[in-house]
Amino acid sequence: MAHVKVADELCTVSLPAALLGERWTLLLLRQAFLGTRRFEDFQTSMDISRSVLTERLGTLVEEGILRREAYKDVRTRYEYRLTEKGLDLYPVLMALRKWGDRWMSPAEGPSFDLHHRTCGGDVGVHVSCETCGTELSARDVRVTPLRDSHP
Amino acid sequence: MAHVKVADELCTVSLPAALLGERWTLLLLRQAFLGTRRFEDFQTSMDISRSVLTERLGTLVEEGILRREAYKDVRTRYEYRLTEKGLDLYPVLMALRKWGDRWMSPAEGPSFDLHHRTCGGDVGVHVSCETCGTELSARDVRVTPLRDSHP
DNA sequence: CCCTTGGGTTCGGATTCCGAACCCTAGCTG
DNA sequence: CAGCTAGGGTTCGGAATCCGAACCCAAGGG
Repeated sequence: MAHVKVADELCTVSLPAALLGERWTLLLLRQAFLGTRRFEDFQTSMDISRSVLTERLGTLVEEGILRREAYKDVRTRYEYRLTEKGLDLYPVLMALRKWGDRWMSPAEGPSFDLHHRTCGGDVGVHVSCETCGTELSARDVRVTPLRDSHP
Repeated sequence: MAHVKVADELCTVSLPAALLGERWTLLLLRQAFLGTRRFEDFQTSMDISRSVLTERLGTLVEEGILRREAYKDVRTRYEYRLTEKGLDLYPVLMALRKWGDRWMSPAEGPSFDLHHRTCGGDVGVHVSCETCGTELSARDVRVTPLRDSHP
């Protein structure tokens, strides 16, 4: 009867969820993975208000997901680039995209394609067992609470 | 110089991102995957306000991610259960968790463990090439825009 | 000198969020 | 049968966010 109850503050799903489950953050990351780096480009490609963009970029930099870096164009400009921590979010975005492709695809299909650069194959995302290699769905996984929550 | 620009409205990342990048939605799904089904249980386990919970559950039902179902306890009650579409979000949540484990883990470690039910192995999430099987990072993937955006 | 460009900041109004209080229905309790 | 409780909500007003538009600033360029 009692369901598994886990501390919001400590769960390693809820912490990132709180960060990514903020308006614009996922879209910002999508743009970043597509190669957008400059304030102006984020702004025009996403149609986000400048003030909110400033704020979101700021929190992503604080969180160490983006890095703000000066570079010389014709004069000093700034870029926002994914850090290692940011790049490591790739599976999340890919999983999201795969789900979107399957369940929310507009009639015309996805708006861009992804392929393995060297062999041209499709990109897949899989949840699998590290030991036996079987592909896993939610039902194949046992959840073991380690600590107790909201005491 | 020009970065890849994609229509927000049509991209299969941004559509789900708009849905999941809404406060509480990811946390709600986490709870759902942990087995929470009842309004009351969602409310107490996440400490969300009842009105917002009503609304979020509503949109997830509208989107076909949850299904509202009557069942008999001692009288008629309702449960919110993941549909197939909802269950298919598992890789997203797992990817999120893996990232959280690596980058935002509290000192005490994650608050619950996941293991393959039959063999006990760890759960992994991998982005890989469907053709050659190589594990892929963002840099190994070529993006090809198919349609043009914001015309 | 004035204009443009990138990268912001400020400001007021419009939305959303949230907590607390309230509602309704069935059983159960006395 | 009066009242209490539990589940599952709805309503409401204040607080926090969001957003668009306007403004700021530095450095080239014409």
